[in-house]
Amino acid sequence: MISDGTQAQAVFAALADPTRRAVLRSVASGEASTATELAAHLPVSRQAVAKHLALLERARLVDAQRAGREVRFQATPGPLGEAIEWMESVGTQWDERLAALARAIDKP
Amino acid sequence: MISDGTQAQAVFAALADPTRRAVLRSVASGEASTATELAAHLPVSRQAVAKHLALLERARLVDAQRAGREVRFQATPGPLGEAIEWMESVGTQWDERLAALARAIDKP
DNA sequence: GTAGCATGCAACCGATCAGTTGCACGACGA
DNA sequence: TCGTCGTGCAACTGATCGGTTGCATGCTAC
Repeated sequence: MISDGTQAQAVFAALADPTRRAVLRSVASGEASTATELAAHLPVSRQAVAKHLALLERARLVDAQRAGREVRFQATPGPLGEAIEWMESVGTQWDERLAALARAIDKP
Repeated sequence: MISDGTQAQAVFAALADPTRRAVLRSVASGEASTATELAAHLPVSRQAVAKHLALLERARLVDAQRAGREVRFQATPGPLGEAIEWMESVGTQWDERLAALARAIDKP
């Protein structure tokens, strides 16, 4: 295991799974926000969705809020920035398009 | 398994492993370009590096060129763009900073 | 209060993955 | 030509992961 001490690690790992990306997309678009709702839209069980949500939460890509007996999730954008910055730091060496991206991020 | 039919899948999976990111970073920076050289910089065996390179090559993040008895690798930037586009397509829903990113990508 | 619904916890299975060791093949140089 | 160095292939191990089922807990509404 080689660590470069970044949050990007967790983000890339979280985004590597298709089901998890589908979950994140649904949460981000607001079309579903509880584990049960999400499971209804996907061909996997509620527990599978719950595991994905737990992982996404550890990666700080979603945020959980208890509301009575249900738990609603919402997406949080922060960590994506760090992941993109990592790509940029690698990509700048060969791709000018990525360098332009870095500029767009650093001065919003 | 839920597929949204993108190359981003392979890119995120490739970037999820720390050792693989270290390999990609070394290749991109030009500090090493063969499996043996890379293994000398990392605390893993040559075969482990070779496997990572094979996976990175399948994700089209690196390109292999045979030169005599050795194989030199170089990074190719293309697939990172698609991965960033995916992040943007999700992120735009909650983060204006990501939307600015999308604009920067769409009209270079 | 009681039935129903959403969640949480735990155990389990099959597959994939990161990493290793060992050996065979092919190109280069003395 | 022969040793050496870089690579490729194969088998194996241990760990992690995605997914499932079963059951317990807790809020809510009637």
